[in-house]
Amino acid sequence: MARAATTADAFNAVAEPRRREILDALSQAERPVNELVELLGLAQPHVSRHLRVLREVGAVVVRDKGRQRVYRLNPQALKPIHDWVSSYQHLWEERLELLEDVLADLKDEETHG
Amino acid sequence: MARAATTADAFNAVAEPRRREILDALSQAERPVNELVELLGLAQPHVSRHLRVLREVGAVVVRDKGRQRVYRLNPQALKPIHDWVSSYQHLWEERLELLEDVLADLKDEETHG
DNA sequence: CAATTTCATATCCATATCGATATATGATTG
DNA sequence: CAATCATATATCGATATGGATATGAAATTG
Repeated sequence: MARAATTADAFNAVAEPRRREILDALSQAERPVNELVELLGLAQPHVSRHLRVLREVGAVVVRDKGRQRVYRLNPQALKPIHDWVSSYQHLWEERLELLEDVLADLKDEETHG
Repeated sequence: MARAATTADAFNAVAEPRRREILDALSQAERPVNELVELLGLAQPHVSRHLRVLREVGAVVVRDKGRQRVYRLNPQALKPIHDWVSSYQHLWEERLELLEDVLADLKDEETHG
């Protein structure tokens, strides 16, 4: 069996840096395809394909506007990623707190010792 | 050009569900390979390969313990993912707040109208 | 040291890209 | 309706899988 499709879920869709760039661009404003093409410096077919992947996982939605197709971010689609990775947050923060404690102790010793 | 390697970064490494399962298992305790094999129900070579990918992006670290190799989570490696996706959090929360406002208004009308 | 346990690596196969290029579709304009 | 603009889709080539199986390698045991 090969790797899972990029359209399998948001995790796979977002593994591609270009698609993260697209989402970043759309987080500021909705944009037609040609604007994304210019922003990313990619060929138009590539951008369209990336947009298709993002559409299939629900990360973006399209709207027709004359002959343009305007893409808008659907941030909810990223929530599963946030939920998953957030469950690890306390683990790295714990370690940072430990480090801070050690540093505080060292400073304390320096002052009083 | 083909797809980026799974060892390219944490985003790619974590796109695979099995590897997220491994990280989830290691978030509770460090474990030797055979324990992960049993937990995941995968063949041992597959688990070893997934562990290698996770090692290459720094998501896990290994320690020798007799003939076992004990794997431990390195949660810091997931921080870039958290940082990226967190920048979108306010966007979906805004929309939820909007929805809540609308619902509150409807309820208000129902009560006083 | 031979046997066993535990794990890593090497191959093979089928598949899903990602980028490039060519082409088709759809809307707008003259 | 023909020409043009804005996108989407089709195809090709190179590559990176992920699972299956076979084999290596290292540590422990008897």
